[in-house]
Amino acid sequence: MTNKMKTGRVILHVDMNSFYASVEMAHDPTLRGKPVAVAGNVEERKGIIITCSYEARAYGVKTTMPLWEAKKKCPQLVVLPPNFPRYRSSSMAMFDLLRSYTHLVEPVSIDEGYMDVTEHLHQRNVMELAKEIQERIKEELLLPCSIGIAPNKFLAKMASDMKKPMGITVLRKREIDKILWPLPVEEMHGVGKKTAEKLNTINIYSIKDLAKADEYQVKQLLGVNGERIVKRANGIDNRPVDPDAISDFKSIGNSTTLREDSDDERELYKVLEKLSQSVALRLSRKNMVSNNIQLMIRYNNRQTITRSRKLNNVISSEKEILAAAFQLFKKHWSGNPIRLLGVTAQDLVDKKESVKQLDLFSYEKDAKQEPLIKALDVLQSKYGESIIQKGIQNSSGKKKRETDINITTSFQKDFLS
DNA sequence: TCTGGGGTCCTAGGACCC
DNA sequence: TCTGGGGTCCTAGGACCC
Repeated sequence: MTNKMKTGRVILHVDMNSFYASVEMAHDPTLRGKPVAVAGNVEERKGIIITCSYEARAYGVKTTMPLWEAKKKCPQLVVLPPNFPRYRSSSMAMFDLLRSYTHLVEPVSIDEGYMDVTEHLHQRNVMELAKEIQERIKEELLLPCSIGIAPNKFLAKMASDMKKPMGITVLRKREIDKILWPLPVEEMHGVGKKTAEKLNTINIYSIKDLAKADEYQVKQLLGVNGERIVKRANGIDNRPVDPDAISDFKSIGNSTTLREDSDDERELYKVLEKLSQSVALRLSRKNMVSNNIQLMIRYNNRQTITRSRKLNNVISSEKEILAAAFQLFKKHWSGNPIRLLGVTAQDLVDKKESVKQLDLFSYEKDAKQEPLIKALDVLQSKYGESIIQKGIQNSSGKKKRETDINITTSFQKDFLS
C-alpha cells in the first residue's frame, strides 16, 4: 500500500470555470460573449457578485463585490439571480461524466473534484485522457473547465489553478522548484490572508521560503496547519481520493441577512422560524438527526456571535429546532439591531444509526422487541422521536433530569396501557 | 449609503472527573 | 495546612475555502 503510494499516483483536479455564470450561458445562448454575473439579493442593497463570466472580469468585476460597485464598473452587466437547482443538475451531470472513467471521484464542492486515475491509465497517456475529459465536458455540457494533473491532491489543485479558462496543467514533483516555488505564499491553497501575514513575520514570502523553512518554527507559529503547509510546499500530500468524503455531513445550516437591520422580536422570531423550517427540511432529506443546535447573530456593527447547545437527545423536526434556537436567542440576544440570523444543526447522526444505537442500547434482542418497536412507532407519531429517546434512555437507568421525568412517565403510561 | 451563504477544521479555556 | 496533573467534554471563535 505505502509502496504503491510511493511509486506514484496520478491525480486529476477538475475545476469548472466561473461555474454558475457558465451554466447560465450554456442554458441561454444569447448570453454567450456577454459580461454575465450571478448575484445574491439582486434587487436589494446587500447584493454581491457570487460569480461572473470572464467577459465581466475584464471590466474588473469580481466575486464578492457589491452589486452597485460591479454595475458602476460595467453598466451593461447582465445580472442574474442564482438558480441552484440548475447548477446542481449541471454538477451532477459533470460528476457522472467523471465517474464514467473511474469510481475514484471525490467531489469537493459543486464545481470541483478530484479523480484518482492511477489504475485507469494502463497504457494511456494522462494528457490525452485529460483532454478528452475536458472536451467532453465542453461538448456535452457546454461548460468550460481547467484540469490539473499531479501525483497528489495538493499539487493537482495548484496545477488546475494555473491556466484558466480551459487549461490543462501538469505539475510533476521534480518541477515544483520551477513552477510552484516562485509563487507568493498566499497563493497556496490553505494559506489565507491571516496566515500569510503571520508567515511574513518570520520572513516567509514565497512558497519556496515556506518549503525551506524550519518546520518546527512554522509549527510553533501556526499549529498543526504549519506542519501541513510546510509538507505541502515540498510537494508532499498523502491524502487519498475518497469518493465518500462529501457524503458524511457534519452540519447543516441556514442563515440570512435581513432586508433591514431589526430589533423587533416578533419579526426576528419569524425569521428563526423560516430558518428552522429550512434546516429541518434539509435534515429530513438527508435522513439525519442533530444533537446540537447553533444560533448565529450578526449585529448591525457586524459583530458576530455564535451560541450553541448540546442536547440530551437527537432532534430533527422544525418545532424542536426552532425551540432550541429561540431559547438560545432569548438567552443571548443583547437587544441591539440585528443584521443576520443563522440556525445550524450540528453533531449530525444518520437517523437509522441513531435508532439502531438506541435499540442496542435499550433492549436485548428477544421476543419482547417486536411489540416494543410497534409501541415506539405509535409513540413517535404522537410525541416525536426525541421524546421517545429520552424516555428510553431513562427507562434504561440513565441519570434522570427533572424535565425528562414527566416524559418518561408519559412514555410508560402510553406503553403500558 | 460596502462586504452572502454554504461549509470544514482547529484552538483555547473552563468544567468536571479521577 | 497546601493545592497535581491527565483526560474528556463542551462552548466560542477564528481561519479558510468555494
